[in-house]
Amino acid sequence: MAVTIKDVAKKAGVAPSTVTRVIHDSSIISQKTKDKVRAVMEELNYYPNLNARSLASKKNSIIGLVFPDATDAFYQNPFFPTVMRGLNEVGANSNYSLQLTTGNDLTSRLNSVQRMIHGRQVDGLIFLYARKNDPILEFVHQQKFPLVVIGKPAIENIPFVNNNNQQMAQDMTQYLVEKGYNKIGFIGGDPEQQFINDRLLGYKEALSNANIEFQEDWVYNDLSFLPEVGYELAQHIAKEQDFDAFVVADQFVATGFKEGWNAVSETEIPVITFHSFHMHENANFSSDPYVNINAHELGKGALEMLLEVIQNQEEETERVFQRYVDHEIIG
Amino acid sequence: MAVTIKDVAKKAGVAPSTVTRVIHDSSIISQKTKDKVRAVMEELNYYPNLNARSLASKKNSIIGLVFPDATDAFYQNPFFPTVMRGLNEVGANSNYSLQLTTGNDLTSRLNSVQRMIHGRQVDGLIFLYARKNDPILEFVHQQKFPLVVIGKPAIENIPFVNNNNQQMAQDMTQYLVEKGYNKIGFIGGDPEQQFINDRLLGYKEALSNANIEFQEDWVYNDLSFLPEVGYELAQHIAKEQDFDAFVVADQFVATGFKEGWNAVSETEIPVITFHSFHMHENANFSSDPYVNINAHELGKGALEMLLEVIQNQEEETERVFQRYVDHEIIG
DNA sequence: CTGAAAGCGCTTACAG
DNA sequence: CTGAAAGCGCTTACAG
Repeated sequence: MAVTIKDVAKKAGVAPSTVTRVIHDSSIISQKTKDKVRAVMEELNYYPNLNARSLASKKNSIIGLVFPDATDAFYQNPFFPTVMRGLNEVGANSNYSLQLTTGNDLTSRLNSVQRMIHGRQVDGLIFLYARKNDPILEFVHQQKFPLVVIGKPAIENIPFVNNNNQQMAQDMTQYLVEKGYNKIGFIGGDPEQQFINDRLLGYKEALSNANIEFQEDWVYNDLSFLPEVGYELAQHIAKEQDFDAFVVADQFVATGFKEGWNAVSETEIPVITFHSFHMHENANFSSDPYVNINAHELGKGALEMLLEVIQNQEEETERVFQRYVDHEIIG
Repeated sequence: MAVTIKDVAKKAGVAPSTVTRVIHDSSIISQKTKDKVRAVMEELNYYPNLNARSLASKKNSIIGLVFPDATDAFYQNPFFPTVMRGLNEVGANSNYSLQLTTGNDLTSRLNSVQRMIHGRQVDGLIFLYARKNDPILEFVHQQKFPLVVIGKPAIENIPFVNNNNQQMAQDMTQYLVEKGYNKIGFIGGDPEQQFINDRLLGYKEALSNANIEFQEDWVYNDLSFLPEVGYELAQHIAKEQDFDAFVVADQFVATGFKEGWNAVSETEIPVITFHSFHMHENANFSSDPYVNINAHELGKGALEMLLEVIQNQEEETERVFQRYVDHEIIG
């Protein structure tokens, strides 16, 4: 059998409650006792049983991660590993573990989240996506369970960490305008995703500011986030339209778009896009400008915020949690 | 307070132990009692406290996932989201949760794994990578803790699910040989990763079978798995060498390689590579042949195997667990 | 500064 | 087929 707190207590000649206090480095325990107990813990190779701890203390030090539908092409985006690295970093430093919600469809994902909450498995949840109608988000919110959304939640007063997608797209579009381009197209994505709509808004705003008359057919939306989608679209557009440049809302689509364009056209097409990671650190590799969406910071910030939300909940103070991470155009 | 098993028992007029048995659908309980208890559970909105369950039963229904170092470029590979989907699918169907090991460097990753094992947080571990010297793998193995490696473990007698990388590379190289190419280069990666070495072996084997004399300087190894690395390398090679074709061991490197080559050379270079997902479902998009490494099946198979390993451990029978997933060249 | 006791919410033999 | 009792390994008031 594994070594328990009782074994340590007996060998150290103290009470189990004293051992607990030493483990948590309680300030009321004498240094002498601490040293003695710690020596015994080391000697017996003691590790606390986390299930017992959670049961007794009603805290888990585990955070649940809610992913989008696995069928969603968005899931394939390199955005995710980078976000995870950010979450990971904070988790390791604060001794929180990360647990995944499982399930490929809405029903099983909701089940998984309910299990986590009702089963007292996690202390809080982070949503790695934001979409318009999300029964899972609604459920968690209605339970008043601590959560943070990465992205822009469709419900008011929910803590979130996000890019300022509208401002980003506006800056990017303006960047193209300043380069002298006039007829600038917008390649979107899944309009259920909030960030797509925000980027579209920013794009329109920039055109308006530049006194360029926006036209509905400059926007290509309702697309999957896949390179081949961009590829086909580009071939289509290149032959029939006379755009000067494009704002492309997704990195993968942009990759395909460039390739598709080059396959049928002699002239290069200027494109600006959003990157979730530095695929192109080598300046020679791709000269297109982009904005880094700073997925690492989103992950890091989300978990940091959630830990505050959890603490805040205990203190029952009223605070609003929301944060936009900085961005910058890499030209 | 949350509803407990006692509340349900009282309201249903049975003992708590009976409620437990109903929850686990024990065959010795009468249908009548089951119906009654279930109705009460529904009425009171009862959910079992998973911490209490784990403490009492010594089972968690949680599997730990061990990731490579976050600094590793490999981590950025779309391989991971796809593996996760596979794991996820099995997890959802079998009511197992997935927990991540946190930490960016070796020390904190090892800490995280020790915490999971000693803290009784997980029933088993899946390693999402395989490298030559891995203190974490050594630790877990030495603890005789249930585990499965995705890839080829450097230690004998460890359960694993893997691609047959050597055979794959051999088939791929042979494919190029049959197309009439003779001077075939090999673009590798991190030689600490087992799969790189296996792919190199298969490549050499195919050349040998085709009576093509292999030369050391046909191999470019010790590279990061990044597009820009492929890009630079291609520019370098295209100007100085006269290869007919290449086997490229990584999808990202291959992407950069093609682009880099096209940037300085008039002639296309035939390349065959490994894909972790269908980035190019559209046949027009990229015509290069590839082998799908079937990351989804690797994830699925790994968790299925681990569940068997855990069960097998309880039964204390001796079994060897290892499996290669199928592969196929998409021409 | 430390200890004895009760309790967290389940499960598991044991008994009938 | 069902129940009473003990126990899983911690933590938390309470008392001193």
